[in-house]
Amino acid sequence: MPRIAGQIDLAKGEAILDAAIQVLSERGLSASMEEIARRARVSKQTIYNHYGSKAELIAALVDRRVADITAPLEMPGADEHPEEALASYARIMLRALVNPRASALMRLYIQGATEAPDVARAVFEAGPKASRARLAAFLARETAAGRLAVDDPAQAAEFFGGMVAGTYQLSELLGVDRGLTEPQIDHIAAEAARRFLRAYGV
Amino acid sequence: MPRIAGQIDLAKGEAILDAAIQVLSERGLSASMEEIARRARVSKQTIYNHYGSKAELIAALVDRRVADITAPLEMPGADEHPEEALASYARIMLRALVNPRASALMRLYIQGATEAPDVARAVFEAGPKASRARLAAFLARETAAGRLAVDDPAQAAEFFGGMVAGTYQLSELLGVDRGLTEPQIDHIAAEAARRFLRAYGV
DNA sequence: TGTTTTTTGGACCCTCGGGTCTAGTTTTCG
DNA sequence: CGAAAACTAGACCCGAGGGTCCAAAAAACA
Repeated sequence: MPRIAGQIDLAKGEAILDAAIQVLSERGLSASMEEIARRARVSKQTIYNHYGSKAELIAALVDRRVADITAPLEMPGADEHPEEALASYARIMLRALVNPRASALMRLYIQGATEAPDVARAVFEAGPKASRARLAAFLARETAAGRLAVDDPAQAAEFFGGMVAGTYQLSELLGVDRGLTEPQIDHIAAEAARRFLRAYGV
Repeated sequence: MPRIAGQIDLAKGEAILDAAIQVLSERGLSASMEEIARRARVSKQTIYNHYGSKAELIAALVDRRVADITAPLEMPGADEHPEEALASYARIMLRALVNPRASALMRLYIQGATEAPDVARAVFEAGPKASRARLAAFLARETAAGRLAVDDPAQAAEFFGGMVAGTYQLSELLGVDRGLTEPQIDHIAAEAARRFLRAYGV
């Protein structure tokens, strides 16, 4: 965030963040401030006017993008049939996770895990952990309503999350895949939901 | 690998690789050659006698460690009951993947995915991909024998792999967890195998 | 033992990149 | 319009690190 409330151009601050996210995604943590400045069509000094250092710039960037991760985690509506709710949850997850942009960011967090463990932890808790917790709560609710038979909701949630995202996400992180098409997403989501229901149905 | 067959000390080459793997795991791709030399109790020049550059050193290191990834992927024996075979497969996978050393290496590959895509691809194909392929073949065999009802073995294998490794691996990559204890591994493996059998049983 | 090769440690070169400084221009606002 | 604050372009400082060089010590080998 801009350090002073004076006449600083807020829009430039945003442009810098946008450029930073681009360049860092492409080049990793070792991206240079010069290239970020060039991409943002801004002088290097201006970056230092807005964010005091490279570390602060990255922190600001993470703060802003954590919201993007957290957003698509909304729980499936409790009124649907559990199978459809699970499939819809899976679709949301796949769309959010298995694409080049999300993977580039995730790679960034992983890269920083050693130097800035608190950042990585925050991302983990705002992302996967929160997501699984909501899913677990949903599973517990459905079990109480007699529509599912889940004895350990937390573990079941991890299983389902892993089924859906596991391999695809790893291959994306290694840069092997080119993302999934919408029909592929539909198919995986539907199939995962169907199998999960067989495994945990009443 | 050592470049000349002369009087070069082969053991030193190994010591260098060992040190390199340690330091790179801790510090990431940006680890300095000086620290590797220090850790290997060797002069920097000696490293350059054995491996021409930092890139070559890392390539040699990856070559040697790919074997370690591939090793523990042996398929469960076909004579066991499928549930026990799956549980054993899951245990092997968890032990191999969810520990600080393996995660540090995987982080390295992910970090290099942008600069050296071929390396990342090789790791992926020698590791997860080969593992899933063997599991899929096993599932197909068991289905042919009438002990399972798997219509799409490749997808089922990804589901099982994801269930077992998915979340735990991601949290390790982000440096959040401290690995799993042996009883935890047993429990997860057994439960995953049990649920998978309910989902895909005859 | 003498020759050849390797190893060592440390100085050294050079590039890259974070961060600062400056001088001049543009913007904002009273 | 005039003053204060921001912005720009680019030079600049400095530390880090890849890679090379060198003279002396240590092995290896015949």
